Amino acid sequence: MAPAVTSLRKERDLKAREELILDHARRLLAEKGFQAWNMEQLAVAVEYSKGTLYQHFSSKEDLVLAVASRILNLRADLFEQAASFKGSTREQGRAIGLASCVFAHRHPDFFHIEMMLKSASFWEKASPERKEAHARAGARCWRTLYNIIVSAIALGDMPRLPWSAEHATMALISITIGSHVVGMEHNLRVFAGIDNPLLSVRLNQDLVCDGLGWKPLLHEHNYAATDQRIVSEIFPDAAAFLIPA
Amino acid sequence: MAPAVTSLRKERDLKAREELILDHARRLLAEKGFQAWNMEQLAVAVEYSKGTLYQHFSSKEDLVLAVASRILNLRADLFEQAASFKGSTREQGRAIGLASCVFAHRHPDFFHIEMMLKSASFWEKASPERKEAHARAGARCWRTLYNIIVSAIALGDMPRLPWSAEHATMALISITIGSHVVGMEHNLRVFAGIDNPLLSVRLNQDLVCDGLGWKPLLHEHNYAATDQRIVSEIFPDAAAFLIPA
Amino acid sequence: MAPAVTSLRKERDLKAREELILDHARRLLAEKGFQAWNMEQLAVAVEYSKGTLYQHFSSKEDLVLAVASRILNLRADLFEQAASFKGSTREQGRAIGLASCVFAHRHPDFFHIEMMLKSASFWEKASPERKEAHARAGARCWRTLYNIIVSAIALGDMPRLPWSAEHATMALISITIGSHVVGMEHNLRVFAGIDNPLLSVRLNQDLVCDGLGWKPLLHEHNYAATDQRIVSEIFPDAAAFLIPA
Amino acid sequence: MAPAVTSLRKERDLKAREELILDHARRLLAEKGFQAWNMEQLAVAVEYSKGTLYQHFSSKEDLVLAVASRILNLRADLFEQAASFKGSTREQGRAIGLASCVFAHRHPDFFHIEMMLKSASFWEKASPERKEAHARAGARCWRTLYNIIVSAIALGDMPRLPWSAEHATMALISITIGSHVVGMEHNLRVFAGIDNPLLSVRLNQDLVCDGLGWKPLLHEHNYAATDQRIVSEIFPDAAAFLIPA
DNA sequence: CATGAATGAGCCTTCATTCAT
DNA sequence: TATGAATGAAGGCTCATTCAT
Repeated sequence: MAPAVTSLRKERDLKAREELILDHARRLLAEKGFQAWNMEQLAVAVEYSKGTLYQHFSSKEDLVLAVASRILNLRADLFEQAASFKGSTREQGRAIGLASCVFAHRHPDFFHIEMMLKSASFWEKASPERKEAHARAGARCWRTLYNIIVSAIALGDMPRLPWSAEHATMALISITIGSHVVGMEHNLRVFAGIDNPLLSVRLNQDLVCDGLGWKPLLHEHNYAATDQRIVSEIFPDAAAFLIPA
Repeated sequence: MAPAVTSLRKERDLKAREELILDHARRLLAEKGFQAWNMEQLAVAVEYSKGTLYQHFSSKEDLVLAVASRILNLRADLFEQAASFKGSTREQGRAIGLASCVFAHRHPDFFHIEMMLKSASFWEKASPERKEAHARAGARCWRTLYNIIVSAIALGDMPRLPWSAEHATMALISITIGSHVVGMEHNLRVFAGIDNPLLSVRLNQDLVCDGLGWKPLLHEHNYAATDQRIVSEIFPDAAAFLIPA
Repeated sequence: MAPAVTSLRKERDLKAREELILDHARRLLAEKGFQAWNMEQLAVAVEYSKGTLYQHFSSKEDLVLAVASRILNLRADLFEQAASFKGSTREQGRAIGLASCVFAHRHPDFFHIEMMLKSASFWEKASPERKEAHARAGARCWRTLYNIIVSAIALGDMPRLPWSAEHATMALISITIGSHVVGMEHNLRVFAGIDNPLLSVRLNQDLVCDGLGWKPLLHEHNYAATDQRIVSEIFPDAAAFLIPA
Repeated sequence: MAPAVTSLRKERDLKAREELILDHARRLLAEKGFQAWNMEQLAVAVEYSKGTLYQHFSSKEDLVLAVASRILNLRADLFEQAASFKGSTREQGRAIGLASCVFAHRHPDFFHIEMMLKSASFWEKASPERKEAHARAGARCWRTLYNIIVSAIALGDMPRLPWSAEHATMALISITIGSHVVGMEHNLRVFAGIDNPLLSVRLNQDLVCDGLGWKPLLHEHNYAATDQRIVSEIFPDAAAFLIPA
């Protein structure tokens, strides 16, 4: 069935072009925010016409939401890879912590884009499909960490706390996001003398895990060795910045 | 000296008007982000002309930065009030945690505005005075918490950690900001079944304080009683949402 | 090659529209100067949108400079046509004198626009290409007259003067421009009883040519007959105002 | 009569302030044209308030016209001083030529301002008194030169020409203005290798005087000596640039 | 009379979006 | 289907002018 083959290729090409557009849009968002670039510039960058852009995305806002969802899915991908790490539940949690660092390193602009999306005006101009896709991508990240914590409690690695597993999940996500956001602070070096924010992120995650009583605690286990394994097995490309000399 | 009196009143009026403008600008920023409102709308809202707005602020970006600085100073005010609480150092830290909740309750839009400021384009159009003022306001918040942690270490309330007092400060600020940002997540109830994000913020802060080994630990002291004292002595107006039934 | 044909037509249409815009802009400049009209009015006049204007010209200043360059090139065209007149060098000089009258008649507003360009602010906002084009157009006019004067000296029609050929060129251009500028004086009729300034221009040019000793002098030759030939051979359309009854 | 004295002083002060305003406005016009400065800047420069400016001039256009008239009167003053020179009529004409150079040197921006005034929009917003004053100032310049030429013809210094004395006046004014305008050309050095345009002005005036047959002709008299006398008797301050080494 | 804060019409320029080719 | 010229609403900012003090 020749036509089917053709249409498959067409679809594949279309998908590839969409990726190309999203890549460049992400770069522009990271560099300039939302308003300091226009569709013309994006069209030139991807070497397609403005009209073609509008065949993929119904508006500039829709496009930005698509960028955000795509990054969020990449984040979920990293989390899921990390969750597959063979080890104790806390080690798996640690793997997700490292995954969040890999992600922050690859997408330092992500939180910026996410905050953009808090503006009501975005959601008014984005297509319903896009909105739903974004919610799904967000849920994937939560679920991956949540499942590990549920296991940890079931296995007795984490004490049955006076609060829910969902809450513990939120605590870890909060320290992670908070650390990354604070790490973006212009004056961080001035305020706190911190040069490598990614290291701080993991330290902070450790504090929360210890606070949750997640066994083995920081001082009960050689997590540096765990980090070595996680990096070599799951994020070999990221060794350079995850394991500083 | 009649003229002096007149000019004093003028100055006071001017200051009051600036506050009025900043208040409305804050509201617009919270509701619509940066681009979905214009100076005309703000002028109508404050019942002054556009030209008058530009006598106070040199550009829209300058105005937004002024809004951010003003809120940041209010945050520092709350932190400093909290730091004056009479009690153990951890209780003082907790007072600052409550202050951050009072602040988040009063200025739920603050983090949104701060993320806006990460765009380079802002800093290009804002006046130098405004930029410096913003840095100063940020420093006030950090310093207040930092001083308490330094005391805690000096008094033996917090163990001499393998990392610096600055780092501990950053950890607490990170969990606080992260919790507030995650608390703004549209789907939080869906993802984690959490209805009152402000309670989670304090729980998360406790986790980090315990992680830091800040005595007395959560289970060693009745912090509910401490909260009662902090609220009644420092934030009596905020009792309703800080001490839920 | 159909596409080539299409693109040729497109290019032609584009060029035609640019001419249209320049024509109307010239009219507005002549009638109102620089500030008493806006791009909206021009857009309405040419029956295109403002956005389209900005696809041709990068700013209002750029547009004005383009108007000036275009007129200056028309002036150079007339000069070059005049220089091709078969006759003595002084007759060729006279032909250029008539050309300047034809030009002044067609573009009475030109000097006004040129003076506008003396303001520094213009050159800051115009594109470099436009600036260079303007300098080139100016050079064409000078060169045409200069070449004739060089010939006149070489042939012995003009004595070797105590000053340079360039200087003689400047003298003739000065009397020409000066006469046209003075001819625009509102009160010329009141001050000097002069009704037809164009006649005065030529008289003044004759004075300078005689002053330069350019043979044959005014009283040595029947220049009225020369004028007849110049007009019929080169500027037949301009007979009406060049050769008054 | 004390009140009279007071009001006299007041009037004098008022006049002085008007001069101050006109001086600064002239400077701004020369430097920036019409639109690139505003009344606020002028007010700051003269150290009076904007409101005070408007007590002297009914609009910005009115002010500009006043500047032009004042300069034109200064020009007429110079011409009248020159006309008082004791010597032949051609020497008096030459004195006026030098006067025009002194003027151009003192007010290099004058022609720019005059061309500005060709725009209809100016005359619509200027007060009638101001318009009339401007016409009177223009007439003074013409009349001064005209009177000399009438004398020249009456005394036989200039042949009874086939055109009127008014016309001869216009020729001299034209070459003068034309030379100054051409002398302002940015590319003059490039086009004609001319570095000192003021010298060219006088050369050009000589060409026209010779063309008019005004005795004694350039080669019949030592005009360099005349220039020395004119400068020392009438424009001693201007020796530096009128008599180059 | 002097001031300068307040006004608001006006303008250049941008840019998301459309649609004829 | 791809293009990119055309559109025109929108918005930031200016500034001449007024008028209450």
